[in-house]
Amino acid sequence: MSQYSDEDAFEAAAAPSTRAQPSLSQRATAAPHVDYFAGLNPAQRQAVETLDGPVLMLAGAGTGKTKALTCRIAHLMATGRARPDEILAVTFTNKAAREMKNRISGLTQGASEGMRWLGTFHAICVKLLRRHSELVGLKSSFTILDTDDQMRLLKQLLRASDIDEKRWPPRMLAGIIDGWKNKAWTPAQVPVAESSAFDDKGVDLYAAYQQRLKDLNACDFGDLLLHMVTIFQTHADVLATYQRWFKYILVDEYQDTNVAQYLWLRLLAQGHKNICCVGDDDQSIYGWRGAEVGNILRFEKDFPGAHVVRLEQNYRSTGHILGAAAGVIDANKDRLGKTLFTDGEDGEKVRLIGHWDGEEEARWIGEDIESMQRGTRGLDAMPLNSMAILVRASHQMRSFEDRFLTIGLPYRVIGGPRFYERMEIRDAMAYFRLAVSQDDDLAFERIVNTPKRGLGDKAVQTIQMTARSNGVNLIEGARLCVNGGLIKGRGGNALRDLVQGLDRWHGQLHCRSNGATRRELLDDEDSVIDDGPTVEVFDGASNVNHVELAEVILDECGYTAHWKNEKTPEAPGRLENLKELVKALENFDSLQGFLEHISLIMDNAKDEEDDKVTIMTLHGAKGLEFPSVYLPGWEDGLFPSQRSMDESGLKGLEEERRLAYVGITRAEKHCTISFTSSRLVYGQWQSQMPSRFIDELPEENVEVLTPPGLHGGGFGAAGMSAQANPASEGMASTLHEKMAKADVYNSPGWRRLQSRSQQRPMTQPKESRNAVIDLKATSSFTTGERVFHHKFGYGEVMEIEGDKLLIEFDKAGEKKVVAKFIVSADSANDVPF
DNA sequence: CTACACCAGATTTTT
DNA sequence: TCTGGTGTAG
Repeated sequence: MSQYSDEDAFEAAAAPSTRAQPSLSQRATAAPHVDYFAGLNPAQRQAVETLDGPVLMLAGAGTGKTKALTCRIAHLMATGRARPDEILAVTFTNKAAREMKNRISGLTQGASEGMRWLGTFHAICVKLLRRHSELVGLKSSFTILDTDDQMRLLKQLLRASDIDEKRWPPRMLAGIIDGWKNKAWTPAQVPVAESSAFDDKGVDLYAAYQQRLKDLNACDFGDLLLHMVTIFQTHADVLATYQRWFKYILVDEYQDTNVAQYLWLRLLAQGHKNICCVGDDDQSIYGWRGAEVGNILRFEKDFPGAHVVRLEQNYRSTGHILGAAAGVIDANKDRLGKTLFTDGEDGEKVRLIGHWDGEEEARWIGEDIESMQRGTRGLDAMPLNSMAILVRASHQMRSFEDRFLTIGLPYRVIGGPRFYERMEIRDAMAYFRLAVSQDDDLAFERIVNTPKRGLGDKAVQTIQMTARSNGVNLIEGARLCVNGGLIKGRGGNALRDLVQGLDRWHGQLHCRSNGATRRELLDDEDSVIDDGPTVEVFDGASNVNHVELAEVILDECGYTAHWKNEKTPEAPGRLENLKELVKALENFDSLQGFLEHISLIMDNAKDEEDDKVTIMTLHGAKGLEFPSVYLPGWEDGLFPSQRSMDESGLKGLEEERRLAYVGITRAEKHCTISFTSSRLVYGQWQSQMPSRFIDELPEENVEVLTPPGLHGGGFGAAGMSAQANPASEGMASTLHEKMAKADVYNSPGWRRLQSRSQQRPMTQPKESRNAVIDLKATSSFTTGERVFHHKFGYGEVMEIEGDKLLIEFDKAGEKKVVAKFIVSADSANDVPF
């Protein structure tokens, strides 16, 4: 594709939106200070109005940077500086991109629809790369590998090179290669200093891997950026096109950019230098995956004369919360230094409490959440939606899930495996990929024996050998094997059926497309369609249902049946997911279109409307805010994580500290930090020391709920005092001092705890409080009945106690669970599909 | 080729 | 403790 046609395509694409433009600029001329300026403080306003030249917006937590950013975009459009599609706006997450789009839409009466270049780095790069892929030796129909495929490929390479997989695990190689890609190094560009990586074979393996990807017409996540940077660096004409096209560039979360992203941005901005980067060095928490805080620090060097705007007025948190956060982050060196302030109230102090163990911590938080929800403590009742538990590592979530399940407190876990990363989704997608392109060998490898068809390693190897020696794809190879009698018997029959099925689905798909070639389809999509739900590409023909075809494929290949027959606890959920996948297909007009976008946009945007407590990692919480935030697990080794400190020393510690800062600044009104003295790690009890970050919390902003000497307090403080506390010996002296100084016995918190612990002494069995018998809610289950629980799996009802059921789970053991979380085992299998 | 049993390593964080 | 990978028996 020549540069010329590029421009044509761009002009063509731009045409529709020019129509909308005059009305916008009229509005701007008629009323210079359009409504969206209202409510901006001077700094924000400066950030919005300084349109030309480089701008660095240093925006502290909760200072309204998204507001400034979206207003700036609206302003660009309203003043006619750029059409919506001439603005490049980059975010890190799809969620952020969505939110920005919505907010701009609100400001501009829908003009954001034309913003075709608002998205994540990766999403935008895919779009660009589909256009120019031939410049790096790929067809524009290239597939994007998920980590699973990537790992399988690397394993093959390692096996071929005769490397001990024990000593040199594929994961490690993947990490190294990823790191190089983040630095924008092609195999040839990896510096000599790195040549010892992975037993001296790293670079060679990297080269081999890239070659293999090219053969497969595929690329991984890192390649999306790497390839684009390479293209920009080696094809001045292409770069120039885009430099001209993107009149204004905006970057969110700039502190999280890695070198490749930085180069990409710098190349694009080089011409006009109309680039506005928004970031907060104090919130840089992705150093471990290649983010360079240095990018934000060197901005002014790269773009001399850059306007630097600081947003320091915080609109989110109370004074005490800001004070606590500031105390922690102050311990970091090398900050650009911002001082957040608020006009609001001091509010409630940050609460600090120690517990005996994780179970008690979860119990305490659960009860506190319930009381907040009821509105005790003389405070207004708060919905569960307004509360969040933010943990360092996802395995910490479990104790909360267990506890909340037991007491019937609705919660929602954010994070975990992404939807499209789940096994069943990837399996299904592999079938779809093969229907679209028979050349997708990785997909074939994935599903030859899924569901089980009696085709083991030997059969697969035979197919691979045959394919290779005949220079054909694996499907052809399999066909040859069957016809040539190389694979016989049960497996041979199954393989023949599979190949026939694949042919059939392939044929059905391509006649559905009304004769349109893949090429035409791509061109259409690229120039007209942005992403997601969209216009029909083909007149009339398209809705003859790729959705139906997808269902047919999953049925005919036996995959649906496979999960229906499977009696494991996860099976119903997997069927459910497959149903969701098929439903998601409805939003696209072809399987191709779906596959091209899916790996990038299929995140779990789930039930936000239900009133539930949110449980998520600190990383996942960046950019969010909650009226009430719980920060459990503040113990040295867990938070700050030992691993970060071992691997990255002081830098690692500082990043952990920024994580703590991010955590605290998520809170609007209430923030509760807790730690335990013993914790179960890898099934072993470990005594814990309170996090060093706790010592950095300024005393005046903290209310200590744990009495001195009773580290491991909470409800059972009195009962616990007799027990030896392994951690108290080594507990940081400052913490001791703090606790001694705090007049805890007169604090509202302590009195509250006292009165509550009297109501429910620790000596009682922990379930006592929950054994409230509610006759009205008596469940419809009978003892001995087989039941299913979405987390614990299948089990048998042992006892019924009001709406609580004691269940002996096959896998999870005996648990007491609220009836509403339970379904009968029969109905669990009845998932319609 | 599957099914089961045993052992080792893992537990940050994710586009 | 849990998972995933390898090895062995049927």
